[in-house]
Amino acid sequence: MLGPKKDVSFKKKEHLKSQKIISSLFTNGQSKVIFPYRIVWRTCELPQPVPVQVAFSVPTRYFQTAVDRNRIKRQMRETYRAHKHQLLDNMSNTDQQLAVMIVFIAKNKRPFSLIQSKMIHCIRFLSNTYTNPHEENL
RNA sequence: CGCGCUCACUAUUCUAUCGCUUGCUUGUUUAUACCAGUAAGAGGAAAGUCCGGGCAACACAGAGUACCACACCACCUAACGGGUGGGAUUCAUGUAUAAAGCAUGAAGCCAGCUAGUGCCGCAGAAAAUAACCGCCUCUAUCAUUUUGUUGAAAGAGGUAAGGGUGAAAAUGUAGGGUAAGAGCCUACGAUCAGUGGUGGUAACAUCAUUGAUGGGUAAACCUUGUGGGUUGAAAGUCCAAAUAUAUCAGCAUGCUCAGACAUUUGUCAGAGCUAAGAGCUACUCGUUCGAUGCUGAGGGGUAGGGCGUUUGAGGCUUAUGGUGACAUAAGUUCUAGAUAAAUGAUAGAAACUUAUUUGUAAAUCAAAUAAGUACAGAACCCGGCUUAUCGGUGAGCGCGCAUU
RNA sequence: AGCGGCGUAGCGCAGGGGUUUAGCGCAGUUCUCUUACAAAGAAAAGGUCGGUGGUUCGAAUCCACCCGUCGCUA
Repeated sequence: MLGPKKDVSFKKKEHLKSQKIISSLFTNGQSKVIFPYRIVWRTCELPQPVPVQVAFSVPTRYFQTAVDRNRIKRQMRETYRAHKHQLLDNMSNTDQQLAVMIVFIAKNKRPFSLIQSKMIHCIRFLSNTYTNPHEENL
C-alpha cells in the first residue's frame, strides 16, 4: 500500500452507540470466538454514513476495577484503529453497513502483543467473510 | 545519626510516532459537516454510598399520634450523626504512696434504671422490698442436777455480725451499744440528693451544711428532650422522526328523486340535499349523540436530541481577630464536561527506592546488574466521615546511641 | 445513580426474644447385617457462626465499620 494514506483515525461517529442496534446484535447477530475475543456482528442500517461501527466491551465479572477495564478497552481501540483500513476498504466496495461488537473474554490481563496480533486476526476474518461472496457474484 | 508516633503537603519526569474529547478562530458550505490552526483536558481519595446541604418535582390550614435519627457543655458551620476547645469517666505509661493522688497520652451513642415494665444461666441459703444454716429470747415438755443450772427435741418470735458461691451479696473501718444483733449511736470515709457560698458563659470543680443509703442492665422494651413532608438528575424541563391515534375540516360511501339493465334482492350512470336519522320533551325551540374510508391540519408522546451541566457556601495570596475549628477585609484567578462513556497507545531515556556484586582501610562515596515506581477513573454540585495506598518532603513529640 | 436482603460443617437450612455441650437433613468415614453390593441400623469425626473493633459478667445473637454475594428501581 503505497499510494493513498492509511486512515488511522477513530472518531466518534465510528463508535457503535445505539442501544437498539446493540441489543439486536446479541439477539440476531452472528458470533465467533477468536481467543481472547468474542466477535458479534451483523449487517444493518447505521445512523451515520460510515461503513463500519464498532464497540468494545470488557466484562465487570473478571475485572472489578474500572481502571483495568478502561486500559484493556483503550488497547483494543488502539489496535483496531491502527489496522482497520483493510476492513474499511472491503466494506466500502459493498453497499452494506456493518455493526460489530468485540468482547474481551479472557479472565486475566494479557500482553499488548497478544492483543494486537489477535485483533489483526479478527479484522482479517471479518473482511474475508464480506468480500468473498461479493466477488463470486461478480 | 537511627527508630517510632501524630499532623500537613505531594502523588515520578521528558522525548518521538500515531490518535481521542471539548471550546475558540479562519476557510469551504444554505445548513449539518469537513479541513487547518490554537487552547484546555481525572483524584486525594474521583471509591464505599455512611451522614448533611444546595437544586428540582410533587404534597401541604393547624395540631397530635405512629415511624426514623440524635443525646456532657460551649463554640464553628449553609447544615450535619462532622469539626474545634473544655469538663467528667475509664484505660495505659511514668512518678509517688499506707491508700488516695500528680503528669502525659488514648478511647467511647458520657440524657434517664430515684417514672414504669422486663431480664440476670450455672453456682449459691438467697439474684431483689433475702431468714436455709447459724446466733439470741420466750413458751410448755422430757432428761439431768451441787436447786444455780445444763442438755435434747418442738413451737412462737427477734436478728443481715458469720457461712467453700458468683461478674455482682445489700455503705467500709474502728469504737459504743445489745438477749443476740443492726447507721441503732459516734468518729473518719464512700455514694446519692437538696440548699447556700466561691471560681467558671456552661458542663463542672471546690467548700460548708442538711438529709438519705435494697445491685446491675436502656448498644432491653421504654421515658424525656431536640430534629425530620416525600422522592431523587434515570429529578425535572424543551424540541421531536417512524408507527398508531384523541380531536377538527373537506370529500366520498349516505338520504331523496326519476331513468336504463335485470326473475326480486341488485348493478350502472345523472340531478338535488348537507345533512338525514336517533335520544331528552306532551309539542316547539333548544341541546346531545351520530358508522366507514381517503386527504389535510393537529394534541399528547416513543426512538433520538437540547437544556439542567459546571462561576461555586469556588480556588490562591496577604493582613487582621480568635487557644482553635473558623471568620472578616483586600487583591488575584476561571481551571474537565464525557454519555457503550474522551483525558490515551507504543517505543526510548532520565529520576527515585530496594537488593546483589565490584572498587576503596571503611562508609551514608562511586560503578555495574536486576527488580519495583502504589491505590485507583469524574458522570448534577458542594461539606464531612469511612476504607484503599509503592513512596517522597516538611514540622512537632518520644525513645536509643555517639560527641561536646 | 439510588435502594434492599443474605453470609452458620463439603452442600442445603434451623437457632437470633443474651449465658446451659451451636443443632437438623443429605454427603463423606468406621462398624454391624450380606457370598458381595444396595437399602437399613449404630458410632464417631467435621464449625474460631464472613472479618475487625466495641457494649456486657458473658456475643453466632446487640452496635459500628469493612469484605463477599444476591436482588430491585429502566
